Amino acid sequence: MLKTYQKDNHAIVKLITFTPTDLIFMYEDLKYWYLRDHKLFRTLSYSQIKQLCIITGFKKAAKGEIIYFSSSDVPRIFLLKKGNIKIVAIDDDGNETIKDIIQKGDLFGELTLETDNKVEEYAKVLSDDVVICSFLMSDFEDLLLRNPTLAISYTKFVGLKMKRVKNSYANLISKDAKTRLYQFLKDWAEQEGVRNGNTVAIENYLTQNDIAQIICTSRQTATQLLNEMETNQLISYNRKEIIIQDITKL
Amino acid sequence: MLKTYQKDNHAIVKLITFTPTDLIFMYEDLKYWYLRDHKLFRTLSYSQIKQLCIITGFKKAAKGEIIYFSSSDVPRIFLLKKGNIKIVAIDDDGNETIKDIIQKGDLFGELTLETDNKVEEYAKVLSDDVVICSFLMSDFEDLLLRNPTLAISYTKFVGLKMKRVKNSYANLISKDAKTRLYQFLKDWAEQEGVRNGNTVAIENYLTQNDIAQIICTSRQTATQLLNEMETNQLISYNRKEIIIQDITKL
DNA sequence: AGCAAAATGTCGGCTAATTTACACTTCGCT
DNA sequence: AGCGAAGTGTAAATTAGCCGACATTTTGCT
Repeated sequence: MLKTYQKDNHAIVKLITFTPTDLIFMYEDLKYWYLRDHKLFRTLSYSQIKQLCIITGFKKAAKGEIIYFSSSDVPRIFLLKKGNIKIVAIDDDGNETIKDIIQKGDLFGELTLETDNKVEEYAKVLSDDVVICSFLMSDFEDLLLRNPTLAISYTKFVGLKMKRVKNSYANLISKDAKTRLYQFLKDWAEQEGVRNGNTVAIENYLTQNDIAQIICTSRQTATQLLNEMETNQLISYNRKEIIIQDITKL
Repeated sequence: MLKTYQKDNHAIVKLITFTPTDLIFMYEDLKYWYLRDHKLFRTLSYSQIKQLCIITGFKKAAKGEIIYFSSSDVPRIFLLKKGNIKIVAIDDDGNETIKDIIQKGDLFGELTLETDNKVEEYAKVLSDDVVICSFLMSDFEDLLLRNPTLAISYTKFVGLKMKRVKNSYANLISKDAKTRLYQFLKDWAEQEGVRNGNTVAIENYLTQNDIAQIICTSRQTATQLLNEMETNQLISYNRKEIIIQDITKL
């Protein structure tokens, strides 16, 4: 059911992006399924989701596009339904730092339900095309008030997110660049890789510079390490795909 | 009102610790005020807190004591009412790493409401004496279900915690050891310092090794930097107290 | 097809900070 | 009061990995 919808939608995206015509595709049912599919909203009944749908909007974007979200108007919570984006913050000195990589099914934006607009962040689309749902934070908060079970799920979700953040940072700090790269590849493979025995293939939508930023090292070091891994037959790397020969060897 | 309770309690702690006699002090009213004082529980009515009190227990401990909490039995959430503790994790290689410094009023333990007992963590008491409240995670979850407002507050609380974690880690990664130390001292001063004009006095319950671990550097480097600051008249340091001469100069 | 821009590859010099090693000081305890 | 342990001070050797400075390759675009 969902699959059909996504396929239809996908086909259309190629033709039309970001015109008022977009609105045509925002019929209730489609929105219903987009939310229904997310594990956070599985506890809600059809009517409850319908209710949430009223406050839902969604957006499509193509590779390389930049989406400002922390800025300006009313605070929102976003749900990435398809594709990959990176959250980038502008440093005081003007240089980019990757704050987060958001994958299909992830929520992002002001997850804390707390408005604070001092951070200058934006999202950049990494994959070929993305679909993003959004709803007003205040409306979402209302929904949580009326659905305590959802509130608990959401709390657990935020908690889980925190645990991940802590873990990855702990890695960054105590391990050296090589270990960090290995760990990153393992995580990435686990989350998105297609496994075949002990061989894992990952669709590579990141540049070496992106990878370097994620594991907090210089581009040059990342390049060196990746090449070293390739000569050691641990991975085979190109711009489209990374194949980990034996995930257990990492 | 609260103050009186705390004073009474404090006086007794010195005499008796960790005997069954402890139970004598766990009368409802005391527990009520301990919880009432926490901002998270301010939204609850007296009767609601009374209800939570049934599931509350509390514990006292003295400096240097080690409290295991992630281990063994039923998952709990803890609230530090008085004093300071550090959360320490044992690395694979057997060496300690400080995960967190918990201060008066902070919650700790499995904040994610999710049980995962694989992590080997314990708490070590830093200040002269501490008072810790705890309740069963499952009971707390029930309470959240019945009080959506509390659930939202709690989510915001966890979110705020995450934001702090992210910020401090961002510092650790992008700045050098000196900047990290300065930032740490600023934060510490803000949270616990006693300000007098631009001079701030902090009660120093940390060893230089602790500080080193927090700002993720070696003990030697931390020592050097602290001494350098002292010769530069930025701070005056001893084992009991740190005085920042001019907080605006850091 | 052809050009500019982005991404990747490679090389030393440089520096902050870890490591190792040891002396000294303070604390807690009997 | 006196001993061992914990905490602090200092200095030299070593190193991971950042940075600048290129060359080369690949991509996207018209």
